[in-house]
Amino acid sequence: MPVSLADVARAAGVSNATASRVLNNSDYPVASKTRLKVLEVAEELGYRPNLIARGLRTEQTFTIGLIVENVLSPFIPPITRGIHDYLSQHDYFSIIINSDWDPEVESAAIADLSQRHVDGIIFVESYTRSSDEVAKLIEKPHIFVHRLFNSLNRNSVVPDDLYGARLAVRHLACLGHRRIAFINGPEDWDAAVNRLAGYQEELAAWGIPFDLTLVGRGDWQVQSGFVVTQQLLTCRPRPTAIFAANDLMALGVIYAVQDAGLRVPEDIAVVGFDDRDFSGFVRPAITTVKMPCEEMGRISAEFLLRLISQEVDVIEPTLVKGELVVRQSCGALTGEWQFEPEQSSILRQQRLLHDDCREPLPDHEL
Amino acid sequence: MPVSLADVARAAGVSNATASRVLNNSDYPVASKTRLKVLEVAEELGYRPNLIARGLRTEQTFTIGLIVENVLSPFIPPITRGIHDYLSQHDYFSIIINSDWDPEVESAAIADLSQRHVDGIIFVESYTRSSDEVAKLIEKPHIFVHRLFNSLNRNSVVPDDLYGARLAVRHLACLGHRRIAFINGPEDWDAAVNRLAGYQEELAAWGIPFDLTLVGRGDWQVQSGFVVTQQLLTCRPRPTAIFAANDLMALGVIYAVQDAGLRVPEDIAVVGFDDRDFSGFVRPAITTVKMPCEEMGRISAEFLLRLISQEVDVIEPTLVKGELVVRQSCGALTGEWQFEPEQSSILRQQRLLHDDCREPLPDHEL
DNA sequence: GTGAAAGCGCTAACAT
DNA sequence: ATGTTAGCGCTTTCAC
Repeated sequence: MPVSLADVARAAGVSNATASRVLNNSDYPVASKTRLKVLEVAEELGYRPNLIARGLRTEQTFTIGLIVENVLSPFIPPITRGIHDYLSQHDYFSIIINSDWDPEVESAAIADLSQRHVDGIIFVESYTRSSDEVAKLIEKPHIFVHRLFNSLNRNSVVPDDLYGARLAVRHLACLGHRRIAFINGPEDWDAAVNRLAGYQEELAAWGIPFDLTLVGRGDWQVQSGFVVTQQLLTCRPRPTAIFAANDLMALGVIYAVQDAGLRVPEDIAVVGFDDRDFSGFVRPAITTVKMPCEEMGRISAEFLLRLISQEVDVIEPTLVKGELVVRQSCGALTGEWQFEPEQSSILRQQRLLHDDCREPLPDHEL
Repeated sequence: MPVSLADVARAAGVSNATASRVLNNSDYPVASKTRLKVLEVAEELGYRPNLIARGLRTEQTFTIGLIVENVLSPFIPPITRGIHDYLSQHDYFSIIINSDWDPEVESAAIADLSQRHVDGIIFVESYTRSSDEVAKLIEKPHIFVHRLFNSLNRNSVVPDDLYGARLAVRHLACLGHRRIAFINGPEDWDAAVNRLAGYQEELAAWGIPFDLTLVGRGDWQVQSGFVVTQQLLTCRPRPTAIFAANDLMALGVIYAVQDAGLRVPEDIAVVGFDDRDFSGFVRPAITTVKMPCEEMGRISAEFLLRLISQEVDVIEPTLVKGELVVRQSCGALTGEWQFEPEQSSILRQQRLLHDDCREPLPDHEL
């Protein structure tokens, strides 16, 4: 049987109000003697406020809703992890619901969360409709994180794909490559649009002419990277490097190159995007641009709490930068390869073959 | 501004009590005419009960807590997905907390969840201490799912590792292998103990003598599979098949075999365990025993709700069977390989080289 | 078959 | 500086 505020008040010989004031650190004046007494009694009795009751009274539940596309999707766990880390520091908890791309489910989720009086909602990768449409369904504070289409709306946090693509291309250019092919994702994805832009911008910065025959399009899956690469390898002069817009396709690239009797990275350098878990232990391990999932999560949680506290009432679209993770497939490393333990960020001991270049990508800050 | 029960009652010209009875489908007698009226008005006003208020009154929040080791761990998302799927069908929601192997955090999480008056708790892969110790901290219904050590306690749901290992060995035996090596995980893990037992039992069922020199021990990581395999390859006669206790080590096995100038599966057949996402698109794709995560999740959620409704007051330890996923590394398939799209369970078109054997493993049902 | 009223545990406005 | 009291929205006895 849990001990209530009334129990504490009685045991301390004060009124509920006083006990409440003390235990909430209210700035309301309370004699330090009574304050101490209450604190002592509360401690002794092991008092823990009933958050349900408090929530009913204050209309604040310290709970937020997370509507995610599907927890099984690769970026969802790290994003939610970032969110949780921030929330737990602020005594907030979250309820997760999978929407499975279904607008009906999403609407129902919003209604359910409202019924539970969450203080706000974060939409993770959900994009069954425009954010304006979604916004109409909610009166509560909300944030969109890693929205996959039409992402540059207010209250949204997304990866800086343009910057990431520049990082990848820059790395290859630093290594001396001048014929750098690009395998992009489907054109309706924001990620594909922005990564292409980054590819082009960085090429331009190095004075490398843009060559359409070096650009292919896949569907994010391994097989598409494989197929497109077979095509690319027929180009003359042959590309010396291939940048794939995600790691899955980069793996397909590697397979196609190997099947053609060529080696990665010696004959063709490969760089991917995302930094998926497998990228560290396939052969060769994939050099890639890390998707800053945890950071996006943290940032969006931070923004949401700001919205909730009404410190601000709208968040400008926010781009989060990922960083380059250098492994084997680009050819920048020498030395014996250590398998990466899962989920560790231990840096490898290999030496970079080139001093990390400080060429292009300079003007571009965000 | 949300519409309350009182609003509905007033608009329908009845008392709060009557409205409540109707809207809760209480078996309390209400004239069907008034019932209809209330329902109609509620619909029209878009009434949605305030779950916080209801929770305060009924002491039931329809929320359960999920204390997970870390959402970034590979099995956690599918387990939570299974839990969510079951819960959402029963109008339950869940709050997730990462314990990060820290008993202090776990204790705090239990306290926090209690403060929020969750109806029950599921511990996912958390094993910072004995379940008896944990049980002492909670007065609420709780279930342990995929507990990694000392798992066979009451109220726990775990994979049937012994069965899974038998499946793997059986498959190799069916393919004609008689020198089957085994790379196990660290001996303090339940999974390692049970998989070894399964390996031995199935070997015995086929009349294959147990040979200690064919058993190695890794630490679940790729590199350990690699190193142990180098050792194993020096055995004479050489093993013709290697069963690794997880897919990560199986990958290390494949690399070591390839580095020795041998081929998988032609020279050495390999079977892993877990069915991790990468297993379908590394080369060769890994034949493995699927860890039944989603099913374990569903089952544990089902059990928890049963505990909550007091339909039962204790759950016997429950083993969940995984199934064999046949891919390339075992040599049972012929034909062109299709890369597996992520997260699809589409079956491949290859033909099995052998009719699926119905030899040993017959008596063993659970 | 229906309504009045109490009360879950808490906070906050209003006394004193 | 402290206490009294009302009430958040709901369910549930109890009375009619």
